[in-house]
Amino acid sequence: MTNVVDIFKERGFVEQTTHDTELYDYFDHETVTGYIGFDPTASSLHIGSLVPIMSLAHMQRMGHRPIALVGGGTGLVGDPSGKTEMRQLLTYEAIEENAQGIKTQLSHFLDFSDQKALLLNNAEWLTKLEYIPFLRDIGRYFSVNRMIKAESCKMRLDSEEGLSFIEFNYMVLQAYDFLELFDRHNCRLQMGGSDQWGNIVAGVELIRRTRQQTAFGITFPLITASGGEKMGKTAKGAIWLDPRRTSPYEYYQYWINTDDRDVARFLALFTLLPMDEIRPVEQLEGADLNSAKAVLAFEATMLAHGEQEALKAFRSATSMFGIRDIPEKILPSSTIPRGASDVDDQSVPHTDLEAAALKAGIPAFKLFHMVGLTSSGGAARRLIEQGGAYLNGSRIEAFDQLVTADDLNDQNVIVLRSGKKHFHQVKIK
RNA sequence: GGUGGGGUUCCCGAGCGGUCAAAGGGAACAGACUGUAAAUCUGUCGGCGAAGCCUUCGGAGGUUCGAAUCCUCCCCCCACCA
Repeated sequence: MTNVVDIFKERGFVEQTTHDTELYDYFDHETVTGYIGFDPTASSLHIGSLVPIMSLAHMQRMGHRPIALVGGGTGLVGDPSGKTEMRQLLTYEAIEENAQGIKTQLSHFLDFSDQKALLLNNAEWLTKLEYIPFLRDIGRYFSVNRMIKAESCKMRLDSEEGLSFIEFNYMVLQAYDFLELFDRHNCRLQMGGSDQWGNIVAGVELIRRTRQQTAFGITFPLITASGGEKMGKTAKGAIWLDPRRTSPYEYYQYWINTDDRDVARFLALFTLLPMDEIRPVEQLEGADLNSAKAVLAFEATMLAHGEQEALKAFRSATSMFGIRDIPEKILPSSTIPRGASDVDDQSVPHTDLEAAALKAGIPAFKLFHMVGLTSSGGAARRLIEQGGAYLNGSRIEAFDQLVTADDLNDQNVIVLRSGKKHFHQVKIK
């Protein structure tokens, strides 16, 4: 089984494809160049972009050439697909800056050396377009009747907000991107989220009409967690790939909190572990299933932040939540530490405090707020009053209980905890 | 440009002169139960060392003892008409 289409299918990447059998042949007989567009709407990608990223990684592993296209040009327009409201228009500078951040992150997943993968920015060609020539050369191939019927437009046409003309053009521009990549790099495949179907098909058709050539499209299913709605959303917002926005520790914690029902599916989507090993995970229960979650968290963290950070996150989890012995038989290909392993709390969130401040003593609720474990002093009071606040493992009884230097443990650290899983360390400068 | 309907706390959405820090739902957080899971039940859910006070209902003024609620102007959104 080496055909990428098979890999995609068995790992759950495929929602829809344009030409099933031809696509299969294409991957069988040629080195495929395929692309995915990434919106530069923020300076970092988040977990929501992981499926596209992983698909490119798989392509590359199988010897094909992925193109990550940063939408520096289309970002200036704003894609209405799947959006209930119009996106805020970004400035040119902001988009350029965001594109840089995205590039850095993608390079963790893809090898851009020797043109083995390409990172392009469609601003390169889109911003140079001239209106009248574009309308004559490209616009003539688009039927407004069809565009209006596209699901991506429909939603907005039916909504209160409506659809602005600039957004209506988005599909045409994305189709043009595909054509441009076809011409420049012989790129015949575009992938994207299921909301991109209309845009992708538009490109496939544009290539057929203007170049009499076949191009392909694959869409990914929208990945939802079994419990909640969208993936990657937490109280604090999105889970980012940028370690400055979401630390590797938090990133690891996000994955380890995966719903039982999602573990096998997420292993297939978000790690590179072999499917033969992932399939048995479906049968696991209890402690073994939790071990599988640890592997998922470890592997996912490793992909995004490297092995060192993954190890630190793993060891920190061990030091806070207790030793977890990962059986050899579970996901054996993973490099996660098994058996007795080091404990290291370095990457647990921490705050440095002046020795003097602690000498005087700090009321517990103030400390919780100060350290960011609660969003306000009042919230900290409530937390403590409800019995959800812990100091070095024991429940704090009074909201104004003084935390002092006496509470430092033998490592000169005070461990605060909110609820079951939010730890924070206070250290002395 | 005309007419009508809107903008409420993280989100949806009630409220239409005092009893409103603002119903209800969702999200979120905590407790119990567990496995750093799910489901369920309970509690909490603007800020303040908590008494009371302060800041919030698109923005700015005004009426009133008292305004999310009434008036004026402005901004934004939507629908229909032009």
